[in-house]
Amino acid sequence: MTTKLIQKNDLSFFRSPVNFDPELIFNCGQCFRFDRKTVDTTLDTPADTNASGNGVFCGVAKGRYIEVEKLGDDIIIRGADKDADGLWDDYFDMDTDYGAIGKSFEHDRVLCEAYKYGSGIRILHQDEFETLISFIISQNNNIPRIKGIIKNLCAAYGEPFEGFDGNTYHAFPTAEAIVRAGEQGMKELRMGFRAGYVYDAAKKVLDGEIDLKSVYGMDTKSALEYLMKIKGVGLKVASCTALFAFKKYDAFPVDVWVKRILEKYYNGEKDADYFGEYGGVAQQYLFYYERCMNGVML
DNA sequence: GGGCAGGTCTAAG
DNA sequence: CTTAGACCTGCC
Repeated sequence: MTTKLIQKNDLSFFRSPVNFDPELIFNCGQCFRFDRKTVDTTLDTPADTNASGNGVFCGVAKGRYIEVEKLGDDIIIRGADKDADGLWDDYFDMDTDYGAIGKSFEHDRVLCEAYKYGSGIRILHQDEFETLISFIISQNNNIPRIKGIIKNLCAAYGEPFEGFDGNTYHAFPTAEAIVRAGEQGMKELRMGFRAGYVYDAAKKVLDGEIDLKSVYGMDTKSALEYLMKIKGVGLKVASCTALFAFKKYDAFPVDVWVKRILEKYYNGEKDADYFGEYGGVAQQYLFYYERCMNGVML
């Protein structure tokens, strides 16, 4: 019942996957390193390439540069290695049945409505350290600036590599690279008061005081407490990290948007417990839905 | 120019 | 234990 990446004749793709919309996956606020591919209109490109440019999302994940495009019912992944060996099945969380999760929301009118809008969302299985640092940067910040800071952070301190298109891209910096750059180096990237937090996180990871891999073995409550030992990591950032990096689907990040939803539709009476085992997924649908309703799109 | 953006820390009751 | 204020920065 699960869809695996098919690789043949230099082409990698998912064959008619359900609940898979690149637009929603990359624009629902879970990751900051993917963008819609911009077609350079100043170049003399053949007319027939115009159509495809719009739905292509490109970015760096798993140490590679990939381009993701929905083509008919299929999803094409350009830049996947020949022997990816489950890498992208893992990244796109292909073993999880989002249709079944959506069904489990049927008892709740609001969730049901949100699911209708966001059913193409999947929770990406992102790198642990990258997710932690990215969401530290996200606090009291707006998405364009978050993306900008992360882009500059990678360009300055991430390992460069060549993408399949021949261009140079950068991996997310290691903890060591960030510690070497120092809090001052982070400040120069215009992180503001978050610079010290990012430094503290990198230092704790480098020193082994925080062992990110060990979080996989923890229940969600322990994971949150553990991550919150890092300065600048509160319940919201910890929940995002638990959900987007450690696949803790019951982690329920409450940001200003979700807070608004809880008050508006649930009279402020519901919490993470109510949303249950897949509350984190529910949160993503709600978050996306409410932003759509308010015309906030990227 | 004050307000705001996917929050968290700190200090004070 | 709960709750104001402050906080870097950039864009409106």
